[in-house]
Amino acid sequence: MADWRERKKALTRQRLQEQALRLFVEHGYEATTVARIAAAAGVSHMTFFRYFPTKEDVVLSDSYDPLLVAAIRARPATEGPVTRIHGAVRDGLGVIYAADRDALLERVRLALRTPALRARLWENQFATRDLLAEAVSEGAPTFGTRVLASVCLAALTSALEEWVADDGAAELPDLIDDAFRALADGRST
Amino acid sequence: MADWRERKKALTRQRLQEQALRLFVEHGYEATTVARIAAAAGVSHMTFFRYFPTKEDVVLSDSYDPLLVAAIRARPATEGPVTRIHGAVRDGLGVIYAADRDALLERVRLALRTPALRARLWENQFATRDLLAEAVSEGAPTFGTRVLASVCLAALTSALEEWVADDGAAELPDLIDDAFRALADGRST
DNA sequence: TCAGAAGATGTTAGTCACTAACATCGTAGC
DNA sequence: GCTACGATGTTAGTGACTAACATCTTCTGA
Repeated sequence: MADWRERKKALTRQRLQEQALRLFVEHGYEATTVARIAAAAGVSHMTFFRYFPTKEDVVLSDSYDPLLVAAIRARPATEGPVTRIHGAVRDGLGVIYAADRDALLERVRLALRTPALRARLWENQFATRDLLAEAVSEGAPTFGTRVLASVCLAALTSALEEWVADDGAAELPDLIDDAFRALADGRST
Repeated sequence: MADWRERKKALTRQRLQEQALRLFVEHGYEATTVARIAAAAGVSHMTFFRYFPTKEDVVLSDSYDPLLVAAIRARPATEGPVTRIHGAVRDGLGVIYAADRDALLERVRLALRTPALRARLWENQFATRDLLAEAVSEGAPTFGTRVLASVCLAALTSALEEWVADDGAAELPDLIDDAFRALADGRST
């Protein structure tokens, strides 16, 4: 049974992530050392780094990217790139949003308010953008497609910022629609 | 004469920056320690940190932001936000480009190819975006304005990436125009 | 069933970015 | 010349992250 190993590893990973999130929210990101997270999860600090390459990854290792790509592929190719990405983002995030609104808000808030995490988040967008560009273009993405993918992610990020700015008072899907509407309306301005 | 002091400080700062850039290009960013940069500039490693708060800042402490804001203000307010930002970016960067093309290419290449620097660059865009949003909107910027400012910066960044991707073969101002054209053409597609 | 392979974890000792406290030393003004 | 000040150096830390090696558990094959 290699399953036993896998399950135990998954549990350790989850425990590390939970304790990290808890301590970050409780004492702040910078004030929480990796050693302390590891201790709270009952492992040594070396084990932490075997599960997460950096302290940042314990917050940012989501895997929404494949979900997004799938959501794009599910949309009719007759739509333009922006519309497709808009729809995919709204639907894809909508699922997570409906299931886990509070957890999502907490994580996004932490990520957007901690400089070190915010920097890494942007860095991640780099990779996400390439995936999006490839997903909306059959074959090799052009410069124009990459620009549009970047631009859509910028709009999405603005929506997320707005969401945490007033502490989740508004509905995220609405903000996403607002952001893409602003993008479309700004066309000839 | 407090001038003497100021001049000496400016020289030290410049020497640190020059040596840092040289060593980064020569041996890579990660492989170059702050201590080594300081030694090359003839100061102790503590002095380095008195001039630059982090190792990243020695590369990224440009001050193009005020220049950009001024360029926006110089444009007629009758233009829409995107057009204004586009023009300002092209003109503002055009000046630096004409004066120092090679140095700019080297710095942008280093910044976009080093993960740590790339992350910080994105983080800087955060601040730039707020300045842009404020500059194009008389008074408090709206959500829509912030979205457009983000989006313009995303387009600009794509142009810079494309520029370094083929090692500066194309002309940066042309790429910027291309990026904004892609933005305008694809916005509602 | 038992010996050893394989994989996960702990321990220890390091490197490097960055900080704080204090000493030093040259210059500036009296 | 004496003193106050500003820039610099020194030293001793902290904390993220790495590498080398020991240990312990689980799985495998005779």
